[in-house]
Amino acid sequence: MTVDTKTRILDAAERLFAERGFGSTSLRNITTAAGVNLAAIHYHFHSKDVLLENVITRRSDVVNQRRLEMLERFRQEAAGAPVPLERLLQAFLAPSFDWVRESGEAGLRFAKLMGRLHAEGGISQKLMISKFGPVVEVFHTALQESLPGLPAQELWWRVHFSIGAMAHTLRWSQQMVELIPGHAPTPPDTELALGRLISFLSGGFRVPASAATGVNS
Amino acid sequence: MTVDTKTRILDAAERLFAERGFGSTSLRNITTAAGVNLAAIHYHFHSKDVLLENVITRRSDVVNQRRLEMLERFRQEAAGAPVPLERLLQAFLAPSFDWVRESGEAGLRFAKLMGRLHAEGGISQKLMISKFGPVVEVFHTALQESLPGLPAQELWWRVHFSIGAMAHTLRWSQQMVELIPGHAPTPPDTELALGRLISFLSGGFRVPASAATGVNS
DNA sequence: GTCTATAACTTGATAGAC
DNA sequence: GTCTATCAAGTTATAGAC
Repeated sequence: MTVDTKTRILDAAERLFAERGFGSTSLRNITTAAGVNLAAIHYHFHSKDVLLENVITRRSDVVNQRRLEMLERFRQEAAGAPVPLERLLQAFLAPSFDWVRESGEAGLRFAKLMGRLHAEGGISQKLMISKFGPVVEVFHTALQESLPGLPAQELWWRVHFSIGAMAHTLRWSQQMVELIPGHAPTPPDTELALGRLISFLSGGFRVPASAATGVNS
Repeated sequence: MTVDTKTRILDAAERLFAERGFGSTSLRNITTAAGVNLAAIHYHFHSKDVLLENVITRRSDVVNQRRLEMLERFRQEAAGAPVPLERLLQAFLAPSFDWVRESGEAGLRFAKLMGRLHAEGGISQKLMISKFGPVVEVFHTALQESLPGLPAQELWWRVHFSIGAMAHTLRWSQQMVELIPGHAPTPPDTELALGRLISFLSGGFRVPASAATGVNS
């Protein structure tokens, strides 16, 4: 039950960044919430930017590795043939949703943070691109094999539409009640959300390449 | 060419909120960029929160009204029959993309701001729900008529997936270069993005209602 | 309506004792 | 590793002259 100062800081920072955003959270907010001294944050992380990077990396490394492992498993199942679209979507999306489900409160917090950081700029933006960009490229390549008719450019657009839908869903997973009028207050059901997202996106990816696409694709 | 102080403040605030986010932008940043005095901002808007509300309302009122007008026009074209899905998506999405295209720099700035505020919390969150919620409800109802097989709950999920994709696209419309490896640096083409988003989403909405949906839909 | 001046407080960061 | 003390800079907000 006793956790060290460094972890306490990471936990508190993750929660506060998720709730108020990076720019609106002060180091003093974090130290107060974590019950540690202000100087400790500088001792362990040197600066606010480095702290954010540590907050992200602690989770993104796990999620990204699971993504690649899942992709690899589906590749072996496919035995040389292209991996089916739904499998690719599952390999990319499930690790984040799963982690959110398994981790309870902490998972929901990180989901919110990821969704938020996807939309922020400055240092958050650079970190998101560097932490998730390479894995997204791997999946783009795999998608090209599974959807051979689609120009690479158009596929990139669809990948980004999907990332937007995912980020938004993670961001609001706790608060669908506020968004859906008349929605009975149910606990967040990430498994339901994941299934629906996968089937929705699969429909989008399967739409034939647009005809009037000449110039820019 | 001469604009009054109030407009100068709104313009500068819109730009800075878009670039750095609400929490990371100080009133002094705004007054410096606008070339006005710090006190002017308090005189005209009373507080930072009210300023944000004015920044949003100035644009959202226009976009939302165009959405409803376009929907009404398509309703009349349909002559009592349900409005076709692509038309509904167009009526919802085109006004924002059009406004962005027509307004050049200012349009791109506001696009970025909207995309960003969709993901933020606190006061931004409340404002987004209050400014866009009612219009989204109107479109949800129209979508139900056009997609009669879909349970209302599942349709809500899909609406939110779409809003996520839209927000993310607007947010990054200026910077696809950074996101798409090997993408030749082209000027942002919002018309192309709109067309591709509509066809992608239409595929998603047309997927039959999920089978394993019993409990929660 | 716009300015200066300033109050009252918070910010990220560091130096140095223990 | 953790503390107190403190810094210089920046923060929202207001009072009052013009």
